[in-house]
Amino acid sequence: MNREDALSIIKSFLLELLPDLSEEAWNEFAKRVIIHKYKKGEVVYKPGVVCNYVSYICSGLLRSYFLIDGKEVITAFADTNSYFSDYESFLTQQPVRMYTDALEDTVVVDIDYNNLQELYSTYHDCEKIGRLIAENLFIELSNRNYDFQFDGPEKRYEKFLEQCESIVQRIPQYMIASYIGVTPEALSRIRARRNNGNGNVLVDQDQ
Amino acid sequence: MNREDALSIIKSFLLELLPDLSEEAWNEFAKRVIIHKYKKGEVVYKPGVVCNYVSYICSGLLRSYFLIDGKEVITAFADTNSYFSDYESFLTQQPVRMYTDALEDTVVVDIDYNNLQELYSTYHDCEKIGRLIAENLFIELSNRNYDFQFDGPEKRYEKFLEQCESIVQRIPQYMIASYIGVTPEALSRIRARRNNGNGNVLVDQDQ
DNA sequence: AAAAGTTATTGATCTAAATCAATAAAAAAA
DNA sequence: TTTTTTTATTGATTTAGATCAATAACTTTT
Repeated sequence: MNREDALSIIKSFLLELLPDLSEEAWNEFAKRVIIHKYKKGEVVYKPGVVCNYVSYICSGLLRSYFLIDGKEVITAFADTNSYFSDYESFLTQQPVRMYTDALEDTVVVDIDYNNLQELYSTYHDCEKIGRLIAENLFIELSNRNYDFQFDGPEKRYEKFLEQCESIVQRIPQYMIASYIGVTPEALSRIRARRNNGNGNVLVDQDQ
Repeated sequence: MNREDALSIIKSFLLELLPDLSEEAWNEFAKRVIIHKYKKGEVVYKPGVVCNYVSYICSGLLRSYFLIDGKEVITAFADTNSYFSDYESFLTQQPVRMYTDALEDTVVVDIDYNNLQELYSTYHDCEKIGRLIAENLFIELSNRNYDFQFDGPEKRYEKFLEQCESIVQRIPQYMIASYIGVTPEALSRIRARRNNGNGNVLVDQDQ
């Protein structure tokens, strides 16, 4: 993945958000981004540092989690072809509270805080994209909230299977458990129950 | 509360977000807002309708809640001098899923969706305010999320008392319970425990 | 292929909060 | 004031999921 290719992917992403994005705004944006690569397992952010970037993930998979008395509580996966940031830290310029690391070798394209603020102020188009992204993040978070308040663990698991189809096969089950807010044991039981419901697994042994 | 007064309150609010807000953008904004009054108990939004406004609450108190098999689950209070919207519905222009009603007689200043989009496109300053508001809402929601995942009910109650001091005295306790995600019985017990901790309530009866 | 290290399953027990039920206290209406 | 309605407390029971513990199934390394 070279810079050309990465930029072209991001450009189509931005054009989807804002079809009439001006060439000038795009060019200024493109000038300022930098490419960053992480090996599988590498830490991207850890508590104490400020998240200074919004990233577009060109390839790979990131995940964020809280470490609460020795236990990981995963709050987000960020897959290829989506953007990622510890947005709370980025916006407030306060230290992150979560770890973020790479679950696979990952290539991202970053824009840093100062450059982005400059683009926001200079180009109405960039400002608009910033608004649209913040709005989308808000909606996503609202939905996740809703799931946690009103869907039981089973339903959250079902939804995860549907909505994160492309991630399911790439991560161990205990990470899914963490993300949907249950212990690995509980998820295992949910799966056992599911398999009794439909006749997939239990079959007569003899004759 | 007349239009003049209301607008002046909103103007200072917006200037706090964006100190160099242009007079022109402000004037165009001011032209387009409308004032709306609700009696105590009046329904502002109910499931099925689209939320077409972002409101600034000049006086009064609103609250939003889901109705889940006959039970209210409160997700937000919006007090005097803050803005309010069923933002998910507003942004997506899809029907709201929550009820919103007035807990007190309330006066709000509304801007509607189409007018706001127009302002966004025409005035970079408006766009910027829109971004900042979306970002703030995201941060607020992140924090509420964090509280629900990592703070127990006791701590959520403590935080509510601190952070919503001005609301506490104005609403019944069962609404606080609902907002912090427990039953009224559970909150009553939390309070009983608190009162044993410090020696405020239990005193010797005779002599 | 064997060994070591992960990850997943299954069972037994524990626990925080929900639910159910009754009463008490406070507020509003008569 | 008395009555009625709303709100809060307290106790008993239930329950979903956590925790603890052991084993089994996979993976990876050697």
